[in-house]
Amino acid sequence: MPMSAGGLRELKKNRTRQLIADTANALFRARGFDEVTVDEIAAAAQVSKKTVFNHFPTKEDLVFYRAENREAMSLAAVTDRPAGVSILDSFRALCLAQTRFVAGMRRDLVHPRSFFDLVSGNPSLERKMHEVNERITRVLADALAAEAGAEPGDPLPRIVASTLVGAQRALYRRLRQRVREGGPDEEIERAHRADVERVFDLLGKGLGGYPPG
Amino acid sequence: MPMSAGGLRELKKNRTRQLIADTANALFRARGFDEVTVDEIAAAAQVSKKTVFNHFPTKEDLVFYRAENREAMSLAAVTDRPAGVSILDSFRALCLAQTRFVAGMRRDLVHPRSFFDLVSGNPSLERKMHEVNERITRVLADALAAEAGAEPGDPLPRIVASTLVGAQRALYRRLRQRVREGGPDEEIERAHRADVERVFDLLGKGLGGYPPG
DNA sequence: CCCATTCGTTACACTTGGTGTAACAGTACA
DNA sequence: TGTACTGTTACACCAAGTGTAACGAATGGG
Repeated sequence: MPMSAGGLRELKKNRTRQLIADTANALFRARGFDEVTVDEIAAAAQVSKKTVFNHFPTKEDLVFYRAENREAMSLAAVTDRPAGVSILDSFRALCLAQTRFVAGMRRDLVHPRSFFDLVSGNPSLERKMHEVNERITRVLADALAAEAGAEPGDPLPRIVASTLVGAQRALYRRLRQRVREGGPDEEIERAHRADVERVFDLLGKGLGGYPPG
Repeated sequence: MPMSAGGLRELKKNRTRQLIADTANALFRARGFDEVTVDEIAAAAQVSKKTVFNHFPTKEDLVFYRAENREAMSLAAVTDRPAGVSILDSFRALCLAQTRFVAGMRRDLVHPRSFFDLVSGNPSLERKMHEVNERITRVLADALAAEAGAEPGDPLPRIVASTLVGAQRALYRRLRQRVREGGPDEEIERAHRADVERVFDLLGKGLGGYPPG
């Protein structure tokens, strides 16, 4: 018999999972990823090392356990867009909406190590990040191929998806940089809007004229 | 005193390096990446495990030690192109020229495991592959930014670079697929040319109209 | 030709990420 | 209450990768 989703067992399991992830991230932020061993995490969470690996296949997964909704949002921008809105426009809107992460970015800045401090400069975490992006690209490419009715093996959907995800990433990074540099929210939002327009203007008109001049 | 580049010491070192790489790749192709331990490689090459790691920082590097010229070629397509040729056109030419790898692809097919069989399906090797691509993208983005005179932090060069590298990869993969499916060289070349034109036509005209219809 | 230096290599001990297994303990359910 | 389930545990184990001191061949100067 399948267990009820709200059962006590499930509850405890989720608590354990959350406890492990929180403990691990607190340690990572305090001292850095490589300077914390899984044995330590297990000890601090009062759990066996094996239990840690039961919940998270690799040590890197402990850092990325939150970022699972990015995929859903990007996919929704393709599949759930209103009639008459092109994919490019839908993605532009998605990128514009990134300003809603500004508050979180600011909060992250006060930590001794922000999420991105943790990731950037650490090879295994950067690789994991690429993995996540690659996965999103693939999901998106599949959705595009389905909508376009592309024949199997057609490289176009993949290329479009890779471009859109690349643009999204670059714009997000740029936004984070602006937040780091400081300034009022309105200023940052205005600059970000300009960035998005520039990028999607280029993508809309084609790359043939780049660089200009 | 710096040792002369053609010294006996240097020669022996290079021989050792080559021996290790060849031994490792022969074992990998025969039995698969995960099924061969570094200890085995060292034993087969009659060398200590430490020496293997002295030459190749990670086990994955043993597989990728050849692919270092891809970066140079992509970069040259941007920096060494004739006057009056756009970057997009230069990259189209680069992609068209990929047909020169067809012979190598055919040769690879007869092995029990081709290079790509080895990489695809193995998480750590796929990650390493992404790492290589990421590096190429970054180098390209820097060159583009320099040529465009972009201000630091401008996301455009990065996005263009990511798109170009993405297109190159997708077209290469498509070409490999065609080779796997068989057929005469002329047929494959013709189909590849059509692929390249379709992709660069889209990139030139802009993504706004994708998918068509 | 000999001597001192350099440096690639080695043996060895060690750390750490990750797995396999069998047993234990609390939950679900009849 | 009894039984099947399942998350957790202890423990033994494997493989990747590092640090170190020492060995020995290549090198270059006197």
